[in-house]
Amino acid sequence: MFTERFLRDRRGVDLEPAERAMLEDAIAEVKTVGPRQIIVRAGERIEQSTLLIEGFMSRYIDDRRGLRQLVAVHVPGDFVDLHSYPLKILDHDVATMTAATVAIVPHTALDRIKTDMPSLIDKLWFATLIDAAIHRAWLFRLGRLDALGRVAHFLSETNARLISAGLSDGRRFALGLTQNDLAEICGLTSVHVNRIMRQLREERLCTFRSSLVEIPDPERLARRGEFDPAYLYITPALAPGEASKAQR
Amino acid sequence: MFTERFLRDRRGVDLEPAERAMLEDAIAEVKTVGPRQIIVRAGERIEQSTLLIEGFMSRYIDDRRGLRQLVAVHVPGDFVDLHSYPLKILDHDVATMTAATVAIVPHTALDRIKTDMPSLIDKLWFATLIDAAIHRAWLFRLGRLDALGRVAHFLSETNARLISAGLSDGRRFALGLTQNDLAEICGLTSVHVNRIMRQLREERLCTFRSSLVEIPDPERLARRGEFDPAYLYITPALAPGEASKAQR
DNA sequence: CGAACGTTTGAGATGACTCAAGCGTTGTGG
DNA sequence: CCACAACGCTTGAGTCATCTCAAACGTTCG
Repeated sequence: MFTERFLRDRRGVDLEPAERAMLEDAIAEVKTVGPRQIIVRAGERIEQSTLLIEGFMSRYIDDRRGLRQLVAVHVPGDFVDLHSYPLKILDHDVATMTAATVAIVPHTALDRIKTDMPSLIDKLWFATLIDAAIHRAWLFRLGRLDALGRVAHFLSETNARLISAGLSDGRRFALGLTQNDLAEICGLTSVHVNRIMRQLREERLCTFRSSLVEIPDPERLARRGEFDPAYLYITPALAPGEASKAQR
Repeated sequence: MFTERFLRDRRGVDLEPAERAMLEDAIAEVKTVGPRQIIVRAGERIEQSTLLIEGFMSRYIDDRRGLRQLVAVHVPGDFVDLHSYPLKILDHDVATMTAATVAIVPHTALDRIKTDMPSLIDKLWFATLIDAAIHRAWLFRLGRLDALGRVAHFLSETNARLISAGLSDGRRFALGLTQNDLAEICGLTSVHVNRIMRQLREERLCTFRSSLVEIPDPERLARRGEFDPAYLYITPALAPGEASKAQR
């Protein structure tokens, strides 16, 4: 069941069994990809989308001097470039961060879903809008948080998303990113991220060693990063940091 | 024709006359709203969306201390909170910046479109994805540009969008924003925006006095802000800054 | 005329950057 | 099995962009 994590635990839009089966049928191929492989390049016309089954992927925009800004990090269960179905041409690259397993869904298969099971298309639209909501949370992070807050916010968000994917117990999860990746996510330099990681460690907010993130007190980390998980549309009981809203 | 500017000059998805008529029929009410009025609050359940006909609107997220980050600025023709149709609850506020004229489209009317004219729903989905593409350009702006670049990028983007709306001649346009608005857009303080505006003026990149933006050389401003309009999906001939890509 | 609001300027503080070097792991070929 | 290359992490010193705080200066409008 390759699609089992897609839209899992999302408020009001869990997939019906028939919808899940339909989506499963839309998969043309499942394959593994090495780390740091580019899957889609900005400006190319594409006719298929990628559902991430295992591993981490990113979407990013490079500037003129080669500096990179990540605009999304994807966890298992994410329909990484579903938005290329209506758009056809993307404004950014799509790549793996770690080794990954992906399912390829041809756009022609999505056309078939559109006629045969419109309720599923509604949920696909919904999924692209959650993606946009995450973009907005990232805008808040970059525009209004200091370096420590940005990293705290990102790790809190990733923790919340991995919990719904069944890949975090709420305090520990595997995250195969480098400090340079974190820098490209948070709009910082890798040198400064290094100093921030030390500070997070010293303040007992979070550790990150050999691809393992440990968060002793997720609530406190969420507060430091002003993280409120509402925008992820996760079933309420499952979202860490939910309580922080009340504590404002 | 209240919808005349919606998706105008967008690559491959201009509305057919029948679609435009259908959308026009979906409008329940057209009204004027004063400046700085909140239209939707984060977390509220909503049953209608707002199409902006005249004026400027914003979407924003406030932090704990009251600092505000704008996540979108809307120009006439934008379907401001179309994403609330699938989402029902938004993660941010929606407000007018200037006095505005808006058309109210009940979600029940969009339900009717879904069954009667699915091709139009496809284009509405597309519209929400352009919105997301703009979010990504803003992420790049906040994460990788310096203060001058951020303002230059924003003004170049706004110029491009107003050209398709028929509200800029490519070098001059009305923009009823304060320097504090620019600060909340660009993740800066209003004091610093003020110094940046002076620098833009001194370098003859741009002036902004009494709500009028003048850009003597749009190409040069776009280059300084690393602005490439591809993400707006505007019909190629109409996009200023398009040539800057070649000049890299 | 005065209040409200937005703009402008100055001085000083600070968070993040740049450049540079050293350190620790991991994987690989001699 | 060792040596070394590659890569990522860590640290230091100095610089710079942006922020903070504070005050003054237009405009606009009632």
